[in-house]
Amino acid sequence: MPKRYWLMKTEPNVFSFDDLQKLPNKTTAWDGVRNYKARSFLRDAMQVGDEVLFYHSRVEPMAIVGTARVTRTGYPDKTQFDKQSKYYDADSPPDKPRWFVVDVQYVSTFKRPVTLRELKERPEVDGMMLIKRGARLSVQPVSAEHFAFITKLGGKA
DNA sequence: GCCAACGTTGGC
DNA sequence: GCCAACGTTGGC
Repeated sequence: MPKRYWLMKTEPNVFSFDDLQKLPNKTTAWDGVRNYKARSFLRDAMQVGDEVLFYHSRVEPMAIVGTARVTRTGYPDKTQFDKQSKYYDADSPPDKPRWFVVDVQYVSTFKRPVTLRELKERPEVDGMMLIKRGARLSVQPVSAEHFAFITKLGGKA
């Protein structure tokens, strides 16, 4: 299977790219996704080695700040069964979980963040899901071309 | 299965 | 903080 590329959104107030780097192995389970389209990507499509653009939303400036990679394919999101968690889902059957995670590991920080504002002015990324109005998916596919262009803009080492 | 009401996301 | 977009829910 050819490598795929993704973009994952996070609010840095909740979980930031810095937070990811501070974790053991710089790796986390990408939990809390509660959207069926995103769930299907996590469960069915993402493969070990796939590369991820890491995007900070709802912050000034909104920007892609670096890259990560998938290190474990989809498995059930344990927060859906944790009554203390804000992601608890009483309707998710334990024998047939509704929500999934993948593990994501830090790869590299861009020399400069690539802002949403800037991307909107770049014809090279026309059609990219992130820059469409109402592009709310927190896990979205990215074309190899867009991935290459954005990492180049960011000055990835 | 339709669709209005409602809730959430996330850019502005 | 506002509100457009859009996903989900639930009455019929």
